[in-house]
Amino acid sequence: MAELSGRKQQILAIIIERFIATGEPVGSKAICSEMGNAVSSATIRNDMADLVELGLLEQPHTSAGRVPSQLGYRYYVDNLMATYELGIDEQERIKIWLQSFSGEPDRLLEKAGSILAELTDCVAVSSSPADADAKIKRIELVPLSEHTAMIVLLATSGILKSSVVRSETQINVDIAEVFYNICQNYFIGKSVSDINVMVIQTLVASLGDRVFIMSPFLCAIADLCEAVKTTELHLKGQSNILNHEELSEDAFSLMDFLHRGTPLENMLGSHKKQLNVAIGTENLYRELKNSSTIFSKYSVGDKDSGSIGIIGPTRLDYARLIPSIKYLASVIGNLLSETLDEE
Amino acid sequence: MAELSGRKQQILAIIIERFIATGEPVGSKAICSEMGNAVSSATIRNDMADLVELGLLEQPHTSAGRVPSQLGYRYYVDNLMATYELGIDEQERIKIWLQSFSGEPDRLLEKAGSILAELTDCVAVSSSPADADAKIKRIELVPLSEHTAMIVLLATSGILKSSVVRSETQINVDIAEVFYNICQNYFIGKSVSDINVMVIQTLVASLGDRVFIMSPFLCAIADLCEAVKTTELHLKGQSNILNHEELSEDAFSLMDFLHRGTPLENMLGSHKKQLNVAIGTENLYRELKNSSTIFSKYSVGDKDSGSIGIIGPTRLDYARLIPSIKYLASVIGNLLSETLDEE
DNA sequence: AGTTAGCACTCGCTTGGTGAGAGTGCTAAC
DNA sequence: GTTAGCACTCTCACCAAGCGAGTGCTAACT
Repeated sequence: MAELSGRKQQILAIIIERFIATGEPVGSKAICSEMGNAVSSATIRNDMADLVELGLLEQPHTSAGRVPSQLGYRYYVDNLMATYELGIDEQERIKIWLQSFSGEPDRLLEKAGSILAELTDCVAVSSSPADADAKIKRIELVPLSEHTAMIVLLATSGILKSSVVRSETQINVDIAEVFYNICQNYFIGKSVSDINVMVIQTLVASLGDRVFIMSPFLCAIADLCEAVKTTELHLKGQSNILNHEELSEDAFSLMDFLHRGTPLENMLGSHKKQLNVAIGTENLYRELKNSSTIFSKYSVGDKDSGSIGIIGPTRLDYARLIPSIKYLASVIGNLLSETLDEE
Repeated sequence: MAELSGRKQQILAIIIERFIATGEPVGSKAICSEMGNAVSSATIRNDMADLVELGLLEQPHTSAGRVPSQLGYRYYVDNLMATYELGIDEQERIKIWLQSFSGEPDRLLEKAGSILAELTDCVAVSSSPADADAKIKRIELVPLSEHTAMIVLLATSGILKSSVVRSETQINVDIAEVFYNICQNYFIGKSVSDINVMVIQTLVASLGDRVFIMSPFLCAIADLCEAVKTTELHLKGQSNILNHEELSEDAFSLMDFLHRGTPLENMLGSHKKQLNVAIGTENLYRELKNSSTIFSKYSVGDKDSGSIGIIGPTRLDYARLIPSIKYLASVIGNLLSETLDEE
């Protein structure tokens, strides 16, 4: 496929870039003038016919200009696209924007999604680190009132989960001590996958009456472990779907797809590469057959954990968006690693 | 307006209920048969003409059936609607659904929004309690690693906010003690409105070098106070907008409106009554001129604090939805009051 | 006075036909 | 391999005719 003549490559690039910019089919005359009339429109028409033959272009109907096909976009992304680098000031702006947000990991991802949605005019998806091998790094009991407390769990995946628990008995120092002892002996350092409601129940039984009052707290820990290993998806900018003409037709099915959650999760899970660009039917799900997706993984402590990216029309400004998403993912990885980088 | 004859009321109710169910204009013949042919269609046509005269009905065009006008819906909601009560089992289902969700207040509201969106096929909006008069009830420092800690702040509005803070110095018992002393002396019991970055800065200055290392923690407290008094809006089921024919026309402006946030916030703030039903142009914002909104406030500790409700087309099943929303609000109020009900 | 049957009428929706415009494909010449 | 010229194709916007549903009105009835 790479044996395209230089002029054909040039024509293809012009068509794709113009089409990305305007959304209108591109005619031979327009290309001709864009090339400074180096060749005539008829010549370009001949080349265009060849490109259609090769499957890189399509014509909506006989007498319309040409439009990039899925394959055309793929060729562009792989061979033609100028790899544009993010400006330093834009980098700084994103970084500061995210850093200023001192919050929990999930909130950070949510925020990053908002920024991305804003930046790209697409639906942004961010997934929290879901690592079934994550170990419990720390558990804390935070008293809130006589009968309620918050339990905070930090996992080696960098994720932090908390839950408010109500106890029938008053929560005092003794109870806290018993709680910490149990945590130290049975939870800290264990894999979150090993902790579930069953384990908790046998544990409670073995500890006997004395710690029966611990039961709600321990159940909460099981819930938190469950939450740690569950990918949480953050969707932002769903309304951007309506900004794109070409998606409005299946806006409904697309919205529905996004809200179903599981398929989206599967899709993210299926990505092998650091950066994943899927155009049209290259996507795992047919609901996305008219969409493109760009996702990048981020790493927490040297380990790939979650992803962030966008879903938009196939008519995307790949050259601009790919570097932005890459960069955003790297910043997220750095920030999420902060609670883990010592000890 | 209440001096409508019984038959006219009946006709109005039939038209509205049929229209809510089918979305089609209702003709005189259909009404006639619905009334068991008690009177002829011509009679009904006469009555319908009067109802149009009164502004309670509209005809899309001369030869179509009738459709309820905004005023018609209002009359229906105020006078005609059978006040339907929620079934016990449905009540239980909602309650258990929400209770099972042991989390933080904001998560609870998010969850409640999801349930409501599901239940009503509309966009659900829930606002967290925003109470500028809220006092700081409790502040806790939760160590996470050598250099990071989480700060948890509980306010009398029932809201719980937390933030992860990174410190240059190692976080040890001494620092924690200094932190708690400062909190006890300067923060606990104070109104969140009184704490801002300015106050923190003068406080840090007055404390001198010794506690300079406290600065990031205290700044975090200011941020948390800010967060406590800021209404947080949770939107759920945005895609449901596309489920309703009559909204798809201004789906775009509606989506945009929802995502702008501030106007929505203003709108919720403007509600005086416990339950607020606004139909079409009764809404504060013209973006909602073709929509209806149903919102109910919930109370945390005897104090109205936030709201939950829906935004949908004017063609809503008011009789079914109003009791559901009322009930949901009451459950939320009860659950959120749990961390406050003692001491 | 309120109710009814009958009928002409109005209006929106669909279908089919027409004309303009844009861009192509092809052919023949360079 | 490139170019000019021209007939051709297809979409889109516009208009007219036919239909069907439901009305408004009139005149008669209780």
